[in-house]
Amino acid sequence: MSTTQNARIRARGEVTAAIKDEARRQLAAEGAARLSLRAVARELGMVSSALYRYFPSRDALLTALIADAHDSLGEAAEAAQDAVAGEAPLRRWTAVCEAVRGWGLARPHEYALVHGSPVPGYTAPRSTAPAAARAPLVLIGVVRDAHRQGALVSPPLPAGLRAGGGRLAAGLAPDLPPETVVALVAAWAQLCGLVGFELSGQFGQFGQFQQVAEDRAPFFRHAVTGLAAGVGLLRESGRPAGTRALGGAGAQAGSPARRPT
Amino acid sequence: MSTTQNARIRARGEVTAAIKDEARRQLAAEGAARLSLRAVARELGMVSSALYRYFPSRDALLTALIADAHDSLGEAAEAAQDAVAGEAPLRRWTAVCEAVRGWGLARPHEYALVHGSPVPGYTAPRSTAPAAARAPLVLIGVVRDAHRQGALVSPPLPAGLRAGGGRLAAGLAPDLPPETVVALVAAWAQLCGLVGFELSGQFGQFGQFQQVAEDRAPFFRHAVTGLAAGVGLLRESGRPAGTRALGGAGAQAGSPARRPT
DNA sequence: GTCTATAACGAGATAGAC
DNA sequence: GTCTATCTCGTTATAGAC
Repeated sequence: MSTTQNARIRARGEVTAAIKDEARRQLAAEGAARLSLRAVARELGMVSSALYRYFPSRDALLTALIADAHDSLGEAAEAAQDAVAGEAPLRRWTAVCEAVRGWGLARPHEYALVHGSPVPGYTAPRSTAPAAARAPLVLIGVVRDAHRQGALVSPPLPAGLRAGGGRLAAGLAPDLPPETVVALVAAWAQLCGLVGFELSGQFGQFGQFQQVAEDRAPFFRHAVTGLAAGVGLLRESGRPAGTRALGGAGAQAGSPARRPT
Repeated sequence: MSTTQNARIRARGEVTAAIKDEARRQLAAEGAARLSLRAVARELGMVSSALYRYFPSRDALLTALIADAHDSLGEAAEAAQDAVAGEAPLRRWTAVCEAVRGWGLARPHEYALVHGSPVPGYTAPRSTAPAAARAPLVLIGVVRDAHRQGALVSPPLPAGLRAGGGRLAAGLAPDLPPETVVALVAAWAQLCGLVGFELSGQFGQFGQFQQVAEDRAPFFRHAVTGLAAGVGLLRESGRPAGTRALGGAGAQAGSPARRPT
């Protein structure tokens, strides 16, 4: 009895996985806008109506793919952070950022699915939010540790942002200063911008820089070090993250950050 | 003779413009991947084959739309910079960034066309590069002025990036230090990340912050002030841009920036 | 109950003959 | 330019196999 139950469940899981795999293949070939239930079924040797036992609609399949992608990205970020768990926050920060980049480079179409332009006629349901927050939460965790160690500079928020920033922090990381949480959200968006730029080949529009893959990795590392400076992450030495690196450097917080020297 | 010539030319221009307008409308409704010459023709009361006298292919139409979008974005950036031409570099920086954001919010589908995920099966020809560089060049100009005024901190490049950074700077802005040019390219990508995040509603996945439009404008301003700090733009006072703002703050360049205090 | 297959719908794209 | 015959699509109803 329960054995046939289990067999059924396992079979169902396998078919579901096969459907998603094939859908991902089509995603790469045609793009999310052209994902077609019929084509997936055809390629799998099934008939289109049979798919409806597994996904109630095309949009539901898309939603499942998006959730999977978010989870996979989150896992990659978590694994990267775990691999360097003992090291200094700044080192962990860059490791996680590079994991995000690496994940995107390895699966550009899934990255486009979650961080690219929205699919016309489709809006992701609220339920994908937790999975979507997984990767950024890893970065928040890194910064939280830095905050506990006192290795965090927290420049104040401008007046117009105090209320909103407070609300944001209350919902996302109540134990961190609102200004840090705001900076983190900005840094996450900026990180996605860096990765997205590389994936869509936009660096190609700026001189010879582009093609040379050897330049892009150090460029990215340099840039995310700047991002770390943007959230106030200090280097191990206690000096700001950007000190001998990119740009976030060059700014010393007015009063609260005056402590190194 | 020449009058009929002119009339012909004018008519051709008008039809071309009408085609592009209709195509833009479809872009908004269906997305770039589904742009269809036939549908454009139908909506215009023409027959599809007639369109081929104006655009040799769907891809050519797409290319024209992309070029137009880049030009329009570039114009918006230039206008914003001209409107505050006399003011301090940091003020101009934020004005241009906000113009980019405003343009994207006003025409999200065209923004997706130029900065969103690539359209499957289509690659933009090399010829769109100059138009694409137009908006970022405005930011480069702002930073160039700051550099001339000595209001620029230039943190050094890490070893692995010196060669590539030098090549990049040579092609893009030979009169600026390579480290600044590298930081500028990173800042442009990050700016696109911020705008893209807002356009695709991803802020919605971080607590209540999202919907409240009143929060997003100051958030953006705050974030781009941090970006300015990232490229080493100083405030008018001579202190770093991020001083009482975002996060780029909190970092004082090791040696070359030690001048304020 | 769980699944697959057949057939059909309305809408749209596409190809080719005229 | 027009018309038509032939695709594809998402989705549903229905019938039958396990």
